[in-house]
Amino acid sequence: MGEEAASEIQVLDGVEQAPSVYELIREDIISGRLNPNERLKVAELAERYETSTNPVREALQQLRGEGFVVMEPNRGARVMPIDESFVRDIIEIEVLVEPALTRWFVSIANAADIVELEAIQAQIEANNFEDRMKHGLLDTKFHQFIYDRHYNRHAAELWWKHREILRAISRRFPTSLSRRNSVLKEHRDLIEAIRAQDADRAAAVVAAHVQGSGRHIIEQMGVAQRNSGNWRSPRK
Amino acid sequence: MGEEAASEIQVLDGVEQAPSVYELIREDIISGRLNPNERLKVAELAERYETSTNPVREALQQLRGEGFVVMEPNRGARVMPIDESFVRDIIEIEVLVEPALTRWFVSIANAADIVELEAIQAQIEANNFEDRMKHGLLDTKFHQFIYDRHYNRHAAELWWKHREILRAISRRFPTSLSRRNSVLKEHRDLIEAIRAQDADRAAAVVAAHVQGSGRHIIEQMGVAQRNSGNWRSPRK
DNA sequence: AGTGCAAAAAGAATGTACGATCCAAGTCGT
DNA sequence: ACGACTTGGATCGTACATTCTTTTTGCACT
Repeated sequence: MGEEAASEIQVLDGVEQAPSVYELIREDIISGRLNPNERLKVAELAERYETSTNPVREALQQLRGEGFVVMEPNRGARVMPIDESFVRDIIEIEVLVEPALTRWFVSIANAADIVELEAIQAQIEANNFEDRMKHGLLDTKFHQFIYDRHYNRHAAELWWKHREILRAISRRFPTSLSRRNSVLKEHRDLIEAIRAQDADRAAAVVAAHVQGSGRHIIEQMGVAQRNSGNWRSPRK
Repeated sequence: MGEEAASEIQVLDGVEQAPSVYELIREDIISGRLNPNERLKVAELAERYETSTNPVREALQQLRGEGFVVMEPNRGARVMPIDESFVRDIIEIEVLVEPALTRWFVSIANAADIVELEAIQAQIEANNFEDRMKHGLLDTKFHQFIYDRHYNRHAAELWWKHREILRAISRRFPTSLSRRNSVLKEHRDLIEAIRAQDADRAAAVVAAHVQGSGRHIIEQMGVAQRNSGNWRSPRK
């Protein structure tokens, strides 16, 4: 399960050069082909991506700087292990940042922007979570549309980085029915608040949206843990 | 100007191993020995730190991941250039994050903590900005004391990273008299709010503190620019 | 002689290769 | 059990090939 999707980047316009090792490893982490806490041996990766050890080492260092990889001296690298508190930490930051970004959007959004948002939301509703990959793309597009033009590039990039980490995690779990409904409702509420130029309400909706998303992920993580680990028979 | 001060780290307790190239470069960036936007040539750095190119390349990649260095493909690396909007971006994020961290501190602080904070503040006031380096250390200690025990490590580290970047910048500029007074007053206000268990007021004070610090840095950057660049005689 | 442009050369980054060390873990013998 | 030995792998140094960018050079044309 999971050797497709290398194409996403590959096929763009033909003049594209081969993705760097950095991008490849990053994609493999985010898409789950490399699992959390998995050991990352330089030699293995070099072979896997058909390159030498040097680029791999450099890619790993960069990923360490970005927080996707942890390294212990002389013990090598592994994929950032993610636990519930890690998710909670990120979410807490996003609960602060995203409403602030949203407020700015409310203040600059024009009619065309709202039409665009509604179009994306229509696609999301049409898809109705059937194609998970597609839902992910559309949902990202929805929020990115709101944050992308913000003057604070630093904040927008922080959001993007966190989003990718969360995407890497939630990809592993299903989305509960109730969560699906909440997502749709919150998106609609958000569009409404924006249309009404109500920055406070938009910020509140986004805060709830993020909070809900975090809660959902953490719940799913708990479920998965109980289903896999030492659960069924504690005395085995 | 600038071949002293490599000792800061070197001399610690004798059992310390040599700092990594990564740490050395990072320190040189933060302390201003490497200037913003300065070109970072791998060969030069390798010689400077008496090592080979490989570790330098890796260090640069990691610093890129952390945002201290920017790299363009085939064009090499340079120290992250910092302009006013960059400072503003960081400050805007901190205005969101630091009050949140402070609230938590208010909820867990005990009498001993307040005594400790007051002790640090007393040292700050005793020093009264005379030894700039010392003030920097004490001020960092003051805020770190508040944030360090927060359960959200991710947020605390984000604060720390931003703090170091701001430190790298503000090190270049003097602190105006009015700013000095504000700093002292705000610190005292903060301690008071914490003692009174008034999270809202503590958060407000911190927000103002951060905002003021950012405004001050940006003003100083503007002053420095006008004093250096094409200012005195536009027709020279 | 001065100008513009393109080929050539120089400067660096990037990638490959390989050997030398060093460290942590596991293995084996006592 | 416990300590010496073995081993996998990370880390570092070095050298060299390749590729890209920038600068210089050389030459035709005005």
